[in-house]
Amino acid sequence: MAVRHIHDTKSSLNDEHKIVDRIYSAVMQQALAPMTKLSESTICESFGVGRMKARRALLLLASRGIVELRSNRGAFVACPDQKDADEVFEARIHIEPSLTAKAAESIDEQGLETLNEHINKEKQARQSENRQEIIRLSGEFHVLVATVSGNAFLTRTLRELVTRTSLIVAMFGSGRPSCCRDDEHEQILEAIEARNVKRASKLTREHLEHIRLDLDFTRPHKAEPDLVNLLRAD
Amino acid sequence: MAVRHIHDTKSSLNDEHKIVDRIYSAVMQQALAPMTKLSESTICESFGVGRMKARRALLLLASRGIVELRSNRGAFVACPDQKDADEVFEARIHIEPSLTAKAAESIDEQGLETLNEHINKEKQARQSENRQEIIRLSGEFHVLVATVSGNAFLTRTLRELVTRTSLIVAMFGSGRPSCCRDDEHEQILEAIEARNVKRASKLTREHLEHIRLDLDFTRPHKAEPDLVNLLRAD
DNA sequence: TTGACACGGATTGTTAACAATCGTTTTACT
DNA sequence: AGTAAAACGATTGTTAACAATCCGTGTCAA
Repeated sequence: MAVRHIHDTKSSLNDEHKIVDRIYSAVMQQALAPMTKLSESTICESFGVGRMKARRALLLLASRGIVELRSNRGAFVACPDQKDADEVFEARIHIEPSLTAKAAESIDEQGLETLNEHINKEKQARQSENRQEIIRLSGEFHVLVATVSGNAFLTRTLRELVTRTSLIVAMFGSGRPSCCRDDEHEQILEAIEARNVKRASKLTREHLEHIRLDLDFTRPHKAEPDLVNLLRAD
Repeated sequence: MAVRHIHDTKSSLNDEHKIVDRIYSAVMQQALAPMTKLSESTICESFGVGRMKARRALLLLASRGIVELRSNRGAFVACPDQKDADEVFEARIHIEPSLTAKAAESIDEQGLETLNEHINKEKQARQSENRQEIIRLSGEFHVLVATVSGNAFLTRTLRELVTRTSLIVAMFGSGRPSCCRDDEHEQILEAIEARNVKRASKLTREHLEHIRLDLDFTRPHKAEPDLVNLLRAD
């Protein structure tokens, strides 16, 4: 279970995981907007798989709250409402500060290296104003903190929460440029490097609250789908 | 997304969820031991569904780490190893104390009522020495604390963690009677009722550590594959 | 013009047949 | 007898055809 299927080189499980990962990434970097329809045929053609695997992938995505399956209508990228947003942020504020704290306690040199490299990538992306890359990396930082903790369960959980956060931001983001003032990530990393557990935890909580405060639930939700063919597998 | 399928009275989604829920429950109360094979035909007959739904349910269970799918071999109830156990307990210790703390802060009368009723059920089951019921209720208490918090995401997460804990206990439980000294649940509830956030959180952490300490990773694991094969000598 | 109704195309849901794989048993050979 | 190869049975994986449902369109009548 821990190491799942090392020798499954062409197995169906990996196929489905690839599809799921790809769609996760697309959602995380807001290349797939809420409400976008993901028809079975689209998935089949994009990834060169049969209908069965496409449907299984969509089922997995639905079980993770990334897409919504409607009977006889198909799969759509999920449209979180305010209640969903509250849930996601509450969960993140429950989980992430203590995760960052743990990282500050027990991270090793290699972990620090990984996070530093990531921060550099973020800076680079921000300089070149590559919006999608900025968004993707910004979310991935949080997943990476879980990854370096070495806990696969928490990593998966964070991945789901971060991806759903992307959808929430796509729905309710105020769009103000302040949205991504991500020197906060750098400060968090500094606190981790300084082994300052309290500060790492506190900065993480504040960071999450900043993201939440940038949401605007009063305005009509942006939810209109642009037809997307960005999924083509290679 | 929030309101998911109000009118799906006989939909396939509900069918699969029913199967998944049933197997979750069976695992949680240790009616399904690790390594148990869950063949498609078994599921089909047990639940009166077609092979498709059975396979989809198994896929969902696999994505939650409750069963393991092996290529061309079928689905088996998962056999967590020590690393899995560490992950699960680490995750629980990250999540549950702060959840209980939040409950102590913000639980309402109805929530307290729910928890009190549950504690009574636990007492009753312990008096009548109904082992499966004791185990089931004991795990369910933790899920219930998440439920009364009103956060569906955390509830699902806890449900998964608790179920996997059941598998871990089935694999590595020392079997000593001390295993289920569940006045601890009662104490936690008392702390919640007293709005004693610190104490509720601390008791929860200690409770989880007690469960963990009752594990024994040195002995040969029950349901070890080799053992099983040896047993069928006759 | 507008509304209701019915039809047609497209998409999803289901079933059943087929293919591939694994474990076991049988068989053949030393 | 013992070992190894081959055939069998059972189970899973995949595909394709079929059924059911939904959505848009067109027609007709008020």
